[in-house]
Amino acid sequence: MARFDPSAYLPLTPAMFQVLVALADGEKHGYAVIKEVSRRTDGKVRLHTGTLYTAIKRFVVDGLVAESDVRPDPALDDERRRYYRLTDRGRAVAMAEAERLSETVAQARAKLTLALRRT
Amino acid sequence: MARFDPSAYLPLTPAMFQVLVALADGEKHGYAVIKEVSRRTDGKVRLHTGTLYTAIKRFVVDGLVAESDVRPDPALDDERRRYYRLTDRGRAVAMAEAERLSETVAQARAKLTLALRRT
DNA sequence: TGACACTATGTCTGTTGTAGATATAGTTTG
DNA sequence: CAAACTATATCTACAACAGACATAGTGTCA
Repeated sequence: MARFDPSAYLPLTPAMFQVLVALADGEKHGYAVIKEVSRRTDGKVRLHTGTLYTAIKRFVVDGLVAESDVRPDPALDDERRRYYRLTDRGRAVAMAEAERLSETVAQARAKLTLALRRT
Repeated sequence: MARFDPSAYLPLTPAMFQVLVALADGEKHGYAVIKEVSRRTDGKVRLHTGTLYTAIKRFVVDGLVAESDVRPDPALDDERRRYYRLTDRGRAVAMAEAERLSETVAQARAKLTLALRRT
């Protein structure tokens, strides 16, 4: 198989990136992703259902996310839920995007700081 | 005057952010912004003219960028150019966005690393 | 000197991603 | 038992952006 190049998938939109990050520490169902992102960003980033379910559908097609058939303990489960997990590809893409953003921030800080020194 | 809150202007779109960052270390004309961003990102980020001139127009209206009437040495100038500089507001917004992105990256790395440790 | 690439600003159109609304329905809690 | 919450999903409208188009001046080099 041709080696998959995560950088070819970049840049991710901010919303897409948040979805992958939400799934990074364990599989979740859609609604849980929305809540996790909202909680983690203090309500600043609110994924809407239209955005979320459309994004997940695309990620599954592209092989970055896979639907899981493992159901948790029925006592904690909800039949309506559909669980998703990050694939190796999805993880690689998320990491590459994090690095890319990190570089952008470093450049921005350097330029903004440079200007301050000149004042 | 009511104190301006940069965070109310966030998040910036990636393209908008790049425009402000490009102007951070000194005033430039539009075409120079396009070239600077392309050069700084190794050609990965290419602002198109539609994006750039629309963004600058909005920034001027919103007071984040101002058109400069200072012309450089005629020998280095080109009459067609229109020079723009970052205002204090624009600088504050760019800095706030950099901090916001930095926080996003930190969270992403934490979650992606957490998952690796579990393996 | 004529062609071609590059510089420079700007508008327009089509595509894409996202917000927000709507739909549907099961679950929890007071 | 009503109201709020959970959960998935689709649809429409809008905003940002890519890319094309328009226009024109500048530099290069054969």
